[in-house]
Amino acid sequence: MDNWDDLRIFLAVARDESLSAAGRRLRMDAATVGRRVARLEESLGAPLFAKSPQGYALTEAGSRLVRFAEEAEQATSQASEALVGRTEGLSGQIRIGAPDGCASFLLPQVCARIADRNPDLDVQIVALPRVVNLSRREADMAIAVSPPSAGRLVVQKVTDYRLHLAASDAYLAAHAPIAVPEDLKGHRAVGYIPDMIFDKELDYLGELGVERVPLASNSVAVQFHWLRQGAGLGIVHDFAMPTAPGLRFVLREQISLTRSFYLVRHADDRRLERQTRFAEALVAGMREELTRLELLAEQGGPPG
Amino acid sequence: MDNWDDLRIFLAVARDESLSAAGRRLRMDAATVGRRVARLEESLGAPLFAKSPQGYALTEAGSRLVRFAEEAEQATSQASEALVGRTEGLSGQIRIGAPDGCASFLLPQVCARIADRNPDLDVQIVALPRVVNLSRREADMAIAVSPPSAGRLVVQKVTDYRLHLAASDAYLAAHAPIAVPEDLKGHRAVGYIPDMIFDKELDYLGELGVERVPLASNSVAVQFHWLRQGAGLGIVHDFAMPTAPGLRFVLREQISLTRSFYLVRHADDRRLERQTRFAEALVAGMREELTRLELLAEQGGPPG
DNA sequence: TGCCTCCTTTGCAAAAACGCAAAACGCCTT
DNA sequence: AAGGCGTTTTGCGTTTTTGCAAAGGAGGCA
Repeated sequence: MDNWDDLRIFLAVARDESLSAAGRRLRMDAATVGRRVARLEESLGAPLFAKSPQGYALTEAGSRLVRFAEEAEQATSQASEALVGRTEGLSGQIRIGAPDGCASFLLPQVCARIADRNPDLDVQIVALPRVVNLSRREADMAIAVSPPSAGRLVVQKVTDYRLHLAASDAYLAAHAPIAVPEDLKGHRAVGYIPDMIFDKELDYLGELGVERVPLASNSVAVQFHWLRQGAGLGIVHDFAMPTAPGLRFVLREQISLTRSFYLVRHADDRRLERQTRFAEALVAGMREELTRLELLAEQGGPPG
Repeated sequence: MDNWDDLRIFLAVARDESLSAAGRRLRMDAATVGRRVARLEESLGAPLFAKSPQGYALTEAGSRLVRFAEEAEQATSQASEALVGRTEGLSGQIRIGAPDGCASFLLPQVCARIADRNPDLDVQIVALPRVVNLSRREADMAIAVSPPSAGRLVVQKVTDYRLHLAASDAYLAAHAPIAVPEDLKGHRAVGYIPDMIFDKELDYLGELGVERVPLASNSVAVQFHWLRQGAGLGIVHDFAMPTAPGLRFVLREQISLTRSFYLVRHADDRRLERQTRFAEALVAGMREELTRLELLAEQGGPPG
């Protein structure tokens, strides 16, 4: 086996019985999936699937392989968990600063799980509508949407996340259907207060060319509740969608934004074993939770 | 875990405690190995090794990971074996045609193992100094060094193999040391009979610019025994080297050839389940054996 | 029959990964 | 104390891989 990763692709195709379905799940092009399967077959010297325009069906050789691919899958997923669980025995207090979207929809679950495993640990989340000042020790570490350039700081990228336009079912039912970006004209926008945007990465509506924001707040949570109540249209973090069953994506295919979270710490704090271990668990936990939520969001709403 | 294959690289580095050593074992550049490890660390969000100019040492997080990487390794290696072992219950007779180098040094072990697992199966190896004529049913399937272009045949690449100059210890001791290609002048060449070369891929010496071949045979085995007895210098399949402890590579770094084996069958025979299963086992077995022998050959001889 | 949809496959251009070579670094020996 | 040897790291050109778009088929339905 020259490339273990081909086994991962194989398993997805075996389960979906189709290149295109497996591609969607793996977030890869179907052509790539097909080529990876072909490479594995060549490497193994045996046909794994019976190919047809209706899909991929396992051959006898292929079905023999599934069991071992599943064992490998279990090993790799346990590998990730082995690092997530690295916090046992932490104690004391740790304070995290974060923008309020992250603080509201992501950190609570993640920190709760870490706290569950560490009864003597106190976790504090500081949600702030501005960049946290680590030098003044407003927090032990911070989540940011742009990597800071100045200061003796160490930055680690946590993960990408996606944002889309959304509105409530009720709002959408009360207005003409929105099929193309031009249909947005005349709708009421919900967003940030333009002159209180503390990081250019947050200027979502500006990037989309929206000029007026009739309903504005410096808090993502407030915007979110406006949308939920059917007050208008606005940008929502994908990972927040599962919280609000009544929300639907709008023009999801045409309008899509991607941003990133970064974990920022003092350079000096790198030696603090306790903080390092907490940071690792936080990063792993945030990635896991975000993947879970975005998948939920994607499946939850009908294609908008 | 975005890419299972990074776990394979991780395991090699963990075992060798060095990028360069792992790179040699994996047949990859050390820089690539380092980058793959870095990617895995980023993906997991935790440092796996303590890096120093003396090598890579596992961190606590890294050593936690080893166990799961080993489980994945076991799963993948069993996956390969699951296909190799696919022949149980074969019976009857199967005849394979092959060029005599392959027939002598590779097929015997491979076919013996298959026969071991199939008491009712008779395997016949036809070693021929020419292309096997499958249309006339001289054999059920054949190994070739070039893919045939004509005929209703189905071709499958089996594997690459390497060839190098070699001579016996005794011969080398009796002559001036050979350090550069020019030193070859005046040495006695052992090779094919020029006008009996049945496939241009076999014209090794022609490719190297050798004009006279004082000791020539149409049989690789005969050439091999000449070399073994110290009769001169000639091209030897790497996979034949472990058979002759007295042989040494000459100018291995400077002069190196690569060829490929192909498995050829009748298009009509693809439906014969028995032959297909045998072919799969043959391909897998040849690859496994060749890898084993070339690794032995590489480690056996001192660098030439 | 003819159209429509969903799938795979192929060609091509962009992006990522790779190997090579040089640089940088620490240890060991002379 | 200085130079040699092994290592990792970095920059660069090349190869490989990937995604996209179009083409090619096979079934379903009017």
